[in-house]
Amino acid sequence: MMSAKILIVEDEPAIQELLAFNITQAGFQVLCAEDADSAWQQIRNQMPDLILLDWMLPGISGVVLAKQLRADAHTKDIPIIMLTARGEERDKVLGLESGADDYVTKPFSPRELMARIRAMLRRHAPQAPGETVAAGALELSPATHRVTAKGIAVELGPTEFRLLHFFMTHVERVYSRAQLLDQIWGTQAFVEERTVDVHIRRLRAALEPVKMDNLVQTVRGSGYRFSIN
Amino acid sequence: MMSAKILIVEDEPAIQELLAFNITQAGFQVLCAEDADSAWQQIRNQMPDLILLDWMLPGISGVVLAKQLRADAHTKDIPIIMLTARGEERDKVLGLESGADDYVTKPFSPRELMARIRAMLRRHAPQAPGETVAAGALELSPATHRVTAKGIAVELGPTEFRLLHFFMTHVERVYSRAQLLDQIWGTQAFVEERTVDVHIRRLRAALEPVKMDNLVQTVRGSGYRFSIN
DNA sequence: CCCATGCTGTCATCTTATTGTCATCAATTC
DNA sequence: GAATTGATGACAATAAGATGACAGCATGGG
Repeated sequence: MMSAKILIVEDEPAIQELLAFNITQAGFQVLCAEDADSAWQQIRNQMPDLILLDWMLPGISGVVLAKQLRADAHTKDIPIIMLTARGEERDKVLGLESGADDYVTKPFSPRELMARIRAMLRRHAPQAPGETVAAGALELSPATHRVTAKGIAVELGPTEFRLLHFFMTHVERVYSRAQLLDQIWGTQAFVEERTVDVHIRRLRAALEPVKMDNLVQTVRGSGYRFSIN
Repeated sequence: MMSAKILIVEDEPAIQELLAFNITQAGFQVLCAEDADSAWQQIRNQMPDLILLDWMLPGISGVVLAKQLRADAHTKDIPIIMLTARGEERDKVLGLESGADDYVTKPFSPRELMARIRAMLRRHAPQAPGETVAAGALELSPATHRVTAKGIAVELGPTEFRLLHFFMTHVERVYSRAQLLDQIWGTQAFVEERTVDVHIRRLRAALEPVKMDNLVQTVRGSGYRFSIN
């Protein structure tokens, strides 16, 4: 999964650093801002996936910023976690009413904060499972993560599954190894092009028992193609 | 008909007792909580059919709790009756907007309260409290909170029970740990994803004596799947 | 009220499936 | 038949899941 970008809006350097450290540690990308203005700037440039917002900010307060964020069509769907100093009920209510999706009271435990961040992100990014795709007698269902050929189960590793899924949704077209790397492994992966060969072979091997290995075709000098012929 | 479970969320012991007495008297099951946290706990364990919610609560207020309840897929259909101290219209509106289905102002007459509760339950009755579900030789009955395999009782803890129930009602589909956390633990719980593994193991261990542990399948890289194969 | 018991969530550790890379072999191309 | 280009089998590193242990709580009896 592509790591999410998290914007920290916090004026106190010490806390900002603490947050940044923990969040980076957890494998997320971190953006920082000390006030509402720089927050907006960051948002325009980077469009974070989640915002950690300090309740008290110099100038425009966190609550106001949250309201602004909610009012803007571009940002109204970004989940906001409010950081409040006191655990006062009034604050909590206001925080939630102001558009924050969750709040954490300082001092907070890194564990809890990270858990809340993850929960928020997970809820907010409903993965589209995708429809069952078919090619000839081959069927692949992302929802159940199963592949069958003429009703017989086909065993695939994760990478081969993704590879076949891509092929079945992009039939008849030739893809170079580089293109396949981008599509299946993602653009940031640093993997040898030859590795594609190996996975192609593994996919073929998995399709061999049901005599469908010939669907994965080599186009010499160009790459590979999936075809129902 | 199975008597309904009613959760009372009220911090004042005197009122809580009064409510509990009346409601028990009327033949319902009573659950109690003094604040939002213990309310959530009760809900996770017992899933009430109706919630009586005090407007003013220490910590997270009743309004906020109501909103949270509405936001969670598991609880969003549970009818909520809000208890407000003052009869102010503003409060009432807010209470209703916050997701409450009805409100009663304190001091209230037990007669009136019970009438409203019954009306609410009656209106909301068509909600299937959970039919007995079966998968192969496995049977799970939410009503009796029992699980049997080929007639042999299967011992499960509360979490494993909910997990199995979810699986049995969502057969064949793969769920990521994150999705299972949302579905079984609720969206507000902050729990490690690895914890899912442990409960999966416990569920398998419980199903092992009846040789049905293989129904809970691991889909490497994706999550888990329940399947009758 | 206190203790026994059971349930939970978390860790640290162990196991195993999957991955990426090579070296080598086979085929095509010119 | 030399030079490319792809196929394959082996292998070590890695990542992901399974498992056992454990401490904190909650629950329910006594």
